[in-house]
Amino acid sequence: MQEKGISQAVIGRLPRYLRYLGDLKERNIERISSQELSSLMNVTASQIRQDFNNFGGFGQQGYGYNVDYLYDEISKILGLDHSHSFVIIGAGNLGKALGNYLNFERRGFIFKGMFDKNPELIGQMVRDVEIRPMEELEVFLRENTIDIAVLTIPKTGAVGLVDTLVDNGIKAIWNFAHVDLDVPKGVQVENVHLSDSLMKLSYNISRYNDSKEN
Amino acid sequence: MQEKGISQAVIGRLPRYLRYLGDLKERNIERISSQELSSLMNVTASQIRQDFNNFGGFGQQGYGYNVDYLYDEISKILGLDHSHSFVIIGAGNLGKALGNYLNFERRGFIFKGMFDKNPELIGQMVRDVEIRPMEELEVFLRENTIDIAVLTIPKTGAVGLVDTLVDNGIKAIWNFAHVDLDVPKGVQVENVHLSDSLMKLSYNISRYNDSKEN
DNA sequence: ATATATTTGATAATTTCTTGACAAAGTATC
DNA sequence: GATACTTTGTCAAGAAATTATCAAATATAT
Repeated sequence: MQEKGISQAVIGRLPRYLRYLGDLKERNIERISSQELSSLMNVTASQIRQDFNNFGGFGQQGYGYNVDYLYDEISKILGLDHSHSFVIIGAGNLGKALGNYLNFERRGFIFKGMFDKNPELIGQMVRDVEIRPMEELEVFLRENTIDIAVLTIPKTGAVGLVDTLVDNGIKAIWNFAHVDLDVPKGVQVENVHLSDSLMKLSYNISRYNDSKEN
Repeated sequence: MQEKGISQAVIGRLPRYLRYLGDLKERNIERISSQELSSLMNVTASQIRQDFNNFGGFGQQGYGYNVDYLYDEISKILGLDHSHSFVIIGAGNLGKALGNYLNFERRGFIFKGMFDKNPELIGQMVRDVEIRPMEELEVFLRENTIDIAVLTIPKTGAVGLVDTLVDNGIKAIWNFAHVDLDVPKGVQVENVHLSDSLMKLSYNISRYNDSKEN
């Protein structure tokens, strides 16, 4: 499986493919053509074939794609065939929401720890994980192998935390703080900037209303 | 201000510009050149100028851009110069997190109502909004002018709710349910698929580790 | 007031991404 | 087993997005 220089645009589409393939699996559908998937997903069949072919041929001429096989292959590409441990830093509603979301576990994302600086929250349980004080974070990271840190704290705290995380073995940050994090090469950051998303929605509302008036 | 056929790629960058301009405002910086902003934000100066010029010229040769003016103009483009009311449907941790996030209010997004089907949650307050039973949603939407529905419920519920929302005046859906919603033309949907985002992170972790081994 | 430096806005060049087209390979049918 | 049909993988064309370039406009320095 050759995988060099795959664009993030392609990667960004893979989870959606996986979701539709999962639905097909549940409906016990065994095979699917790019054409069928195309009309299901509202993307061109050509793009589907092109996307899959970035990773080698998963289909068969005259037949299409085997749903189970394709599902597994895309899972592997996305690294979902082995598990990732994570801690959540910031035990507000957002942190708790993510900690409670069981689907992550099903995908191999294992919830290992949760930290907050608010003394009132310490000791509370989120699923089977106890909220610990921030002071214990560093030791915890050293004594456990944690892949991903989920940052659900305000931006002021987030920036100062990066070094601690990276120095103690964190390989990836899922960043919900509204700030761009500066990390060393090799550390992955995925931003979820909710207010950016809301602003895009706002733009599209306004644009549509304007275009109606003209 | 001419605004036709602006790509979503450009729109997607505007909130980030706005964030950096806000920081500059706070630091009382009055003017900035595309070159300076470029090195601050790690994008090319050319892209910055190109992006801004989609909406007309905001800068001045030999001077650069006036920070306050540019900030205001981008705010207007994003529709942040007038307010949007929203309701949250689904009062789990995620819904509560969004309801409690005060920054939305500052941008003119006004939290008007919250709904859940779980009887135990009814009557609880999230900020100054009371959680109501789902049965009251339709009447509420008819009696109040609500622009945006925020869907923080599981996908099974989300799909069936779209018609109710649209029929009662909702113009936009901020969708956190892990499903693609089918809406009539003119209704805007902005998806936040958190697990997709996490999978992208997973891909990038795996890819980096693989490239180290080769 | 003049000369020099800066910086935009616009256009052109380049690169990336998406879509179209079709031969080759397989499946299904008779 | 031969024929017609389906569908991929690949390559080429087209479209879109990004980056480079530069004249024109303005600011700053002398």
